[in-house]
Amino acid sequence: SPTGGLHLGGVRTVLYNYLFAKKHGGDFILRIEDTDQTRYVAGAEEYIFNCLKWAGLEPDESPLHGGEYGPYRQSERKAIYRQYAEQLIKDGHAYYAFDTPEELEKMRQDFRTEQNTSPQYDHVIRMKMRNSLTLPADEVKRLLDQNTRHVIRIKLPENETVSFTDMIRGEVSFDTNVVDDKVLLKADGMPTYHLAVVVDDFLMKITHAFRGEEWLPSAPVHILLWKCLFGLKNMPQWAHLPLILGPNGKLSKRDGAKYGFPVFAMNWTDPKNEELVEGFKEKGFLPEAFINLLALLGWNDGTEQEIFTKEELIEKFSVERVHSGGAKFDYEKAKWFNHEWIKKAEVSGLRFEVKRLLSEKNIIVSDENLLDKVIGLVKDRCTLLTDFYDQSVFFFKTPEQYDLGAIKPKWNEAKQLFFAEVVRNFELTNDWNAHILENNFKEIAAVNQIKPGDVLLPFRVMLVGGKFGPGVFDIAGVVGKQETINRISKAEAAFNAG
RNA sequence: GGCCCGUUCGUCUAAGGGUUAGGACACCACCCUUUCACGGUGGUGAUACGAGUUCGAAUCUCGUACGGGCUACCA
Repeated sequence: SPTGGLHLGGVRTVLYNYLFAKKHGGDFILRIEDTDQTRYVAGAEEYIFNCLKWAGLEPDESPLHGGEYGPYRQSERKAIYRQYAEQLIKDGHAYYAFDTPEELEKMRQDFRTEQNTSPQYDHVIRMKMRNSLTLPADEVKRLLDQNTRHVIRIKLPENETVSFTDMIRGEVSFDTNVVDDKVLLKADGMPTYHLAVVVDDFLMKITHAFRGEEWLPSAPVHILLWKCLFGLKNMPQWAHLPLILGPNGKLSKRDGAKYGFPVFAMNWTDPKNEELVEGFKEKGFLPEAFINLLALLGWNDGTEQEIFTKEELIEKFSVERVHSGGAKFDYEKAKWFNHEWIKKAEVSGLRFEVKRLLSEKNIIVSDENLLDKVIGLVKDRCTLLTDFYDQSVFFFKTPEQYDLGAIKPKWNEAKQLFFAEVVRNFELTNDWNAHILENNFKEIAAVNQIKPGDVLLPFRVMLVGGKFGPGVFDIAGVVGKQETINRISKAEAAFNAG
């Protein structure tokens, strides 16, 4: 539905659908439900498609790249839905309703009681409204001939139990008396989701349908429609997925920014208020991690394995093992998944993204070899891709500021002399590599009767600016002879100052 | 209000009648260590409540409580 960003629940629904389809050799279709023109957002189709592409869940058929069951945009299928709706009326399963919005509102007021706080257009109420069941036939014909605004509603049978087997929750049943006569075709000629989903599923030969649990209450309408239109054969198997919850209840798209973590797959700008909400991609998540964490939110394979590649997920996924209760989204765990995937990633797989992230901060890396070395050294300490900047900026830029608090209290003449000697030694070192530097450094310390531990921290701060990062000699090795010497001199000046 | 779905550590979950109720995230401690991480070891911590069935219940049944969803010419 192109009415907003593609959020966690949406991607997970698609993911489970995708995994199931791929596992059983089926195709998987992206349909666009743009039946409500007032909510339709231009550009959302491309947005959704791009999100799925990023996540590696590209559909086999979609409005954007075709397929044999198109069109896939419901606004382009209006005539089809009208035809099925008329068929239902002919067979006595639906009727025309001419009630205006005001009349409906009045009905809701008039029939409101303490027992029934929101009266529905049901088998009792429909006989008190203006529709083709209550109006004389010639009056109905006259209204239709005059193009009076009307909708088509399903006529729900009385005293029946509709039951079906959900792939996740098993047998679910509903009493038709408590389900209302849902609108199938709106006054503007567009279908509602109820009609569209049934007709599209049939025409597109859908075998298995995955959707959120919020659709469960309207499942009986869809079952009934399918039965009336196509008989009970070939009805898709339904899987109603549990909801993904936020910190205090439902995970809402609106509050996306307030949670302190993304809710959309990719950056989404709400056209209504132009507010940009950051997505998982831009936050620094790897698509592999995103897929992995979503898959495990409500499903597991019964073993203790938690890290799965997409291929493993396809092989091991089973709807029966999907949990039926809602799951609260835990951002800390989500970050853990991403960290695991970054650690697991090949340097070559990270190269492009890291290079892009650095260039956004005006660090242009032309030496791919150097970049690879840096990525290899720091990737274990990055939870999000965006952490690569802080973790590696000092490889490319001389520190501007130092964590003086960690140095100054213990900074003395002995250490100054020590570093002066280190500089002299480094200047004479031709084979510049981490091992040799470390040996030389420790030898000088021994000669000067200084514990290596006492000068390693200052050396680190000289090179990095702070108390973090990979091994100091690895850093010196990568940064190079001249730069290392420069950094020592520059930092000493700062340490001595004040 | 009505209908539907759900309920195991704080969070995600395992255990399809018999386990000291397992794992992961987070948290804490220790080890490793030149920093920060990684890694390793250990720890705190849960079957919502009440009945019933059974030799035996987290597991089956019923009730209660709590949570969520739906109750639009939205999806």
